[in-house]
Amino acid sequence: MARWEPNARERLVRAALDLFTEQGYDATTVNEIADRAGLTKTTFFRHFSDKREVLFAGQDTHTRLLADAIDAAPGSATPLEAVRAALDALTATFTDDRREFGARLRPVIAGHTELQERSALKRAKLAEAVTDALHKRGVPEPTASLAAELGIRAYHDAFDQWADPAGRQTLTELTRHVLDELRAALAALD
Amino acid sequence: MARWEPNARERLVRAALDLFTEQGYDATTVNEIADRAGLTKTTFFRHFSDKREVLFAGQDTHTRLLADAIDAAPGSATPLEAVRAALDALTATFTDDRREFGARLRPVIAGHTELQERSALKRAKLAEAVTDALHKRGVPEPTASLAAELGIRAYHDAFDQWADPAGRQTLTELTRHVLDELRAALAALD
DNA sequence: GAAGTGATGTGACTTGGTGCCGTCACCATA
DNA sequence: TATGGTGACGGCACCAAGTCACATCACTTC
Repeated sequence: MARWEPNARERLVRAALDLFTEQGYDATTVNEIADRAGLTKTTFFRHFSDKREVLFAGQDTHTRLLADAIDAAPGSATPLEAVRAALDALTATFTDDRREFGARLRPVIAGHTELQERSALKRAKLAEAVTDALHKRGVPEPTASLAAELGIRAYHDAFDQWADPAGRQTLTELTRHVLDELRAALAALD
Repeated sequence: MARWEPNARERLVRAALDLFTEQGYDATTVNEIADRAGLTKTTFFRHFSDKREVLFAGQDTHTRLLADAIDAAPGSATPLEAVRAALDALTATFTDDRREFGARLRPVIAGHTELQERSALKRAKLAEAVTDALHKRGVPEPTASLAAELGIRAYHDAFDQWADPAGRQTLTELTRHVLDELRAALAALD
């Protein structure tokens, strides 16, 4: 018989999101989250660097995914084509169960500045990773970072639509579509 | 005789930046900052919502400045022209004494994730304000937010150069130059 | 001169976050 | 079977950020 139930990390995430939606983010203490997961505060902080991170963990995986995909893009690909390929690789990992998670996550983040800060930085780091990967392909500045920021923005805008339970499109489809729209608008910008 | 010395807020900012550069951000407590400014912790939190904000206060002024300048731009101006005018108005307020402040601020922020988070959100809020102001002029999405983000990025990039004591150009000049470079790179993006 | 206003001080409190140490299951190896 | 190591967790004490209710005192105004 096991001493501990498995999947401590996942249980903590579930407990946190549940409590946040039930009582609000501020009204929920780390002790409560750990309690509901059958763990203690110490263990919580062993899995997540702080209270906010329980909602954002996993973005490091996205960073690697994007960078690897850009590395793997054919040498003939233009910067934006490489970014598009990377977004395809990233968004392909978002299955429908994660969709509900995103839908519940969004309002929590929207209601708390501290969470928006974390989100803003994670987004910037994502763009930074893509930029670096493009640099390795020889793409110069500021082309690399512009392409990267455009791509990450498309991904974020698309994610917001995807998290809305009304739509039925894939995150990949949505992202591609948003990216096309952004490119068109850019071309018409002066 | 006055009971309190004037400029409490400014004294707190100076004390904070001094202590941060002397001992580091983490090693400095809010009590120390308040002590050096001849005040107490409670008073500190009356002026700044949290410890980080002492380094970012004043950005709300920038928000208004940008929005007002965009409102004041001639109706015939294109989105990017309006943004350019707003950046001119904003950067004109950065005199040379603020330059040293920026130079000392940068390394502190660069060394601490929590400060980068605050910075990232402030930047996003700035872009949001410009976007909203463009909307009021009838500029549609995503043109408005693209122009806004491009402008704010130019401002940030230029600020980084400006904070470097080596250069002698005005922040306004630098910002205009960076914005031109970004536009050129965008045009060549695929 | 009395009352109001606004900026500050005092001190107690909650909670996020850290650090050290103990506990117990599991595994490897002899 | 015995022994020792490792990894995941609990317990506890502690610090500092941030909140709150209440007191204080200069300055203003009528």
